[in-house]
Amino acid sequence: MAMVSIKDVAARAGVSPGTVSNVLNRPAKVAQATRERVEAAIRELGFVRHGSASTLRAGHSRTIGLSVIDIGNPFFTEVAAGVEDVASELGYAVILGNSAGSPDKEERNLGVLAEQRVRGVLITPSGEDPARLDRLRERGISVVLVDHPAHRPDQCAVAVDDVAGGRAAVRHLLARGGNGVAYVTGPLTIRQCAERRRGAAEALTAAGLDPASLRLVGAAAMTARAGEQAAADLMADGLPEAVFCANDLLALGVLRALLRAGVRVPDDVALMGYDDIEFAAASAVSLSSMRQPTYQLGRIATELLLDECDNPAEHAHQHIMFQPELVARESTQ
Amino acid sequence: MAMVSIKDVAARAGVSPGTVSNVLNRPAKVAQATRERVEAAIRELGFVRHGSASTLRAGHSRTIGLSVIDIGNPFFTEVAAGVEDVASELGYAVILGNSAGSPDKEERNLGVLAEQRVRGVLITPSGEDPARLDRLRERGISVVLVDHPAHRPDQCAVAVDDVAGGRAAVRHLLARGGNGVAYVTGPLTIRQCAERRRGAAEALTAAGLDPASLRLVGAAAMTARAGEQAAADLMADGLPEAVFCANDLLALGVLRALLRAGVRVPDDVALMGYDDIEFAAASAVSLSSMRQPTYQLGRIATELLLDECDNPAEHAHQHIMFQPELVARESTQ
DNA sequence: ACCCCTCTTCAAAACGTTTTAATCTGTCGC
DNA sequence: GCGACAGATTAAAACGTTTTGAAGAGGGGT
Repeated sequence: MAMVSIKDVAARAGVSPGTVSNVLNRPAKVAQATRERVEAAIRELGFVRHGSASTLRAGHSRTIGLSVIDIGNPFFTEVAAGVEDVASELGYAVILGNSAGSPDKEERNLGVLAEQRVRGVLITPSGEDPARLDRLRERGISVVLVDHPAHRPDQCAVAVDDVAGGRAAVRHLLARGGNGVAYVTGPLTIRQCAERRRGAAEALTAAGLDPASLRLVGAAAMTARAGEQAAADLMADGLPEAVFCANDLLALGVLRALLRAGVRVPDDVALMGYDDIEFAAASAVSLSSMRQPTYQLGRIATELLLDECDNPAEHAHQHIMFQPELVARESTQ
Repeated sequence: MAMVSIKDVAARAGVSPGTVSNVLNRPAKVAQATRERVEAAIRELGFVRHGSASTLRAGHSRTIGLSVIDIGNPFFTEVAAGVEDVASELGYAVILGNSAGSPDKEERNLGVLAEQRVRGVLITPSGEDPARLDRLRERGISVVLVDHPAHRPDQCAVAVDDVAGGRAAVRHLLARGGNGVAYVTGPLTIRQCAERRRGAAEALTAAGLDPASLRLVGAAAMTARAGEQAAADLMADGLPEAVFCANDLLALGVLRALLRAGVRVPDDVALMGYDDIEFAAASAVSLSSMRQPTYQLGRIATELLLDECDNPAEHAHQHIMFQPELVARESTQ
C-alpha cells in the first residue's frame, strides 16, 4: 500500500531520481560510493521498480507471451518448462495463453499480449493464417514459431520434421509385416497432423503400396478421450493391423479402448503414437512413439526470441529443424 | 512500429483524448453518436490500448500471477487450465511462474510478479513461510492460496483435505488384508506430503496398528524418475505388502521399477498414488489413486481472486476445502 | 592562470493513459 | 425569458520511470 517510488529512494540516498535509475539500469555509470548508498536506500525502503512505468517510458517490457494449443498436453508442458526456465534466467516474465485449439481464443489471447506490449511472442500457431502474426510484427513484437516452420525468411522458427516422423513411424509399422495401416488424426487443418499424414503416405509409397490405402480416422481433438472415440470408429469398420496416431494422447485413448474391447496389442493391432511423452513408456502396453526434443524446443525458441529482442542489430534469423527419433516399445513388438 | 495512441484516435474522431478513454472504459457515459465515431476511428487506425500506460495511471493492471511448484506435473497443468480459462473469460492475462520446488526460484518469481504490478497472485506455496506472501499483500496484491489451507482468516484459500486423503488411501490398502505399509514421499517440508503422511498414520492407528510402523521412503522430488529411485530403495530393504505414494508421478515411477524387477502388482505389492492424473488410469497396471477436483480448484481460486480484486468492498474471504475421492483400480485389486 | 578532459550528477522532458473539475450545450419548469 | 439542471465533452494534471543534454567538480598539461 505504501507505494515507495524512485523519488523516495532518491530523497533517502540524497541523490536525484535519475541517479537511482542509473543504479538500476547501468550500475557501471555511477560512482561506487553513490551506488552503495542508493542500494542501501532501496533495501531499507523495500523499493520495487514499477514495471509499467518502466515499460511506458522505455518503450519495451520485460515480458514475453507464450501461446500454445493445449496446455493439457505434456508435449506443450515440456516446451513451456523450457521457455519458463530461460525467461526466468534472463529476468523475463512469461504470459501464458492457451488457445485450446480455437483460432478465436488464440486471436483473443494475442490481443491481450499486444495490449501488454510483450517484448515478443512464442507461438505454436493453431491455424494457417500468418497474417495476424505479421500484424504483431508490425507493432514491433518479435515472433518466434515453435514446432512450426517459418512463414517467412525474416523470422525465427524452431520445428521438428513431421514428414520424416510420419514416414519413420509408418515404415516401422510396415517392417513388422502385415499391412493395412490406419492413421488416427486430429483436424487436418493442424499442420502437424497434415504433415505426419504426408510422411505416412510417403512410407506406403516407398514400400510399394498405394498411399491412398492409408485409412484416415478423424478425431475431434487431440486428446485421450477423442482417441477412445476414434477407436470405436476403428472397430466399427473392421480393425486394421497397424494404427498410427497423430500424438500420444490419441494413442493412449485408442489403446485403452482397444484393450477394454479385448483386442490384443500388439498381437492383433500394432500401435504407434507421436511425441514420446513421459507417460507413453508407462502405459498398459508401453507405447512406441516418435521422440521430439520438447524441452529444448522451448529453450532454444526463447533464446532466439530474446536474442532478437536484445540485440536486433546482430541477430540472424534462424530456421531450426530437428529430426524426431523412433522409440520402439511393446506396442509394436 | 507506427505506434497509434489515444490521441491519434481522438484527432481522427474529432474528440478529446478523455472521451476516447471514456469510450474504452465506461461506454455508457458517452453519447451514442460520439461513441460510434470513436469506435470507427479505433477500428480504422488499428488502435491497441497501451496496457502499461493504463496500469500506471489507473494504479492496477489486468494481469494475475500463477505460481506453481511443478509445471511438469499434470496436476498443476489442470489447475492452470482452470485458471487460464477464467482469467481469459474476464480479460485478464496470466503470468506463469514455475518454482520447480525451489523456494529461491519462487521468491524470484514473486519478485517479477511484484514488478509487473499484477492484480493478484494464485500460489501453491512450496515452503511454509507465509511472510513473503504478507509482503505482497502489503503492496496491495491479493493472494489466494491454491491447494493449500489459508494462513490467516482475511485471505482466500482453496484446498483439498490431504489428511482425509491419506487416511482413505491407507485404509483402502489395509482393507485388502496384509500389512506393512510404506509411504513414498517427497520432502516432508512440502505440506501435501506431510499431511498425507499424517492421514496415513491415522489410518494405521484406526486399524489398531502402530502408526510408527509406517515405513517412510524419501524421494528427492515428486517425479517419476525419483519414484524409480525410491522403488530401488524399497526393494533393497525388503518389499512391504502395500505402498502408498505421495503422488501419481512417484507411483508411476515406482510401478515401472517394480515391474521391471519382476515384482507383480498388485499380487506381490499393492500400490496407490495420489491426484488421479489422467495417465493413472492408462498405466501398465492401472493405478488406484485419490481424485481431486483439479480443474475446479483453478477455476474457483481465480474466481475468488478476481472477485476480491473487482469488488473488495463486498468480497467475503472464503476457505474452501474439498474432499478427495478414492478411485480403486487394478493396482490395489 | 587557463583550457581541455573525464567522471558524476542533475533537471526536465517525455511515454500514453485515466481522472477530476470545469465548461459548454440544450431543455425544462416557472 | 430566466434560472437551474442534467448530460456531454474537455483541458490539464497526474502516475513512476528513463533519457538527454547540460552543469559541476576535479586534474593535468601548457
